[in-house]
Amino acid sequence: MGLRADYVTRPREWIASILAREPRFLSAAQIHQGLERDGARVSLSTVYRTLDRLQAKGDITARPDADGEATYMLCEPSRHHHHAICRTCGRVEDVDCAAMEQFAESLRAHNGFELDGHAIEFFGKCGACR
Amino acid sequence: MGLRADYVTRPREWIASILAREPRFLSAAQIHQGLERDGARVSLSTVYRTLDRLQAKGDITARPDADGEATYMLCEPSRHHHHAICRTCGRVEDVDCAAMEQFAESLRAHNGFELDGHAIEFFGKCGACR
DNA sequence: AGGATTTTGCGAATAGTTCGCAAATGAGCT
DNA sequence: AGCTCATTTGCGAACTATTCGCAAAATCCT
Repeated sequence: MGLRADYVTRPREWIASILAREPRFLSAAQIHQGLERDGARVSLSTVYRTLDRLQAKGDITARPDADGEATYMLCEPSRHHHHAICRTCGRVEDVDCAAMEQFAESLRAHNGFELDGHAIEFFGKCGACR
Repeated sequence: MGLRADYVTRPREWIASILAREPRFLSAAQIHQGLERDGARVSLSTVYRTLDRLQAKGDITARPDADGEATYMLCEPSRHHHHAICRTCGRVEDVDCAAMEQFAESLRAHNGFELDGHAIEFFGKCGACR
């Protein structure tokens, strides 16, 4: 009786290679377009399924973009860190947690990133729910 | 020739009153359910249109939830601040920007909020785009 | 190569959101 | 209050992102 196997397939390799070379969050549709540009015919369903799989494995991070569309990037969520996202090209730089306090200076010094905005959300339990 | 008018209608009052009493992000569907519970019959389309209007006026803030569904809360985005969101009930506490450096302590002291996670995104221009 | 199992592609189904248009409502005037 | 006209509403259809079922194709293993 088989423990579920894990086949290596061309669609999976192709999708992984797209993600590996794009340091930005991409939607399933964008990945699909990238595949077509490379001459790799893969169905959109397979793109979605592969992304789900990669996310379950912890290899990629997903987040809804401003319009609510799901986007994905190669990035291990296990190593806790934050993102600096370029408003122009979408390129993502990882930001170390320890840099939080002097983040603006640190960002410019280490990443050449000119900060002009940020979005922060805190999670936990409010007074009423503790 | 008319400058566009701005009617006060019952649907709009009802929707505003739902938002006014809920300190959490609600989806259009949740607002619609709240209206029905109050015995206010309003179409979902009107809920969406009213939310768009309120957002354009700067009265509410919208953000996609984890599943990409749009959610809305009465909150002026013009006064820059952050949010502490209860993982249990969804209640949102506003967090002043100045509190950033000592945010965890400040949160507990001022809001009784036990911090257990956060999501931060920085926006700006990366080295390549400047 | 052969057989068991997984994965893929396709098209249909689903869910959230938007749109067009006729009917209803609100504002302003008399 | 009644009249007129612009705005708003409700409905259902359209659209988009995402998921699902199932037969056909690919992968793995011996």
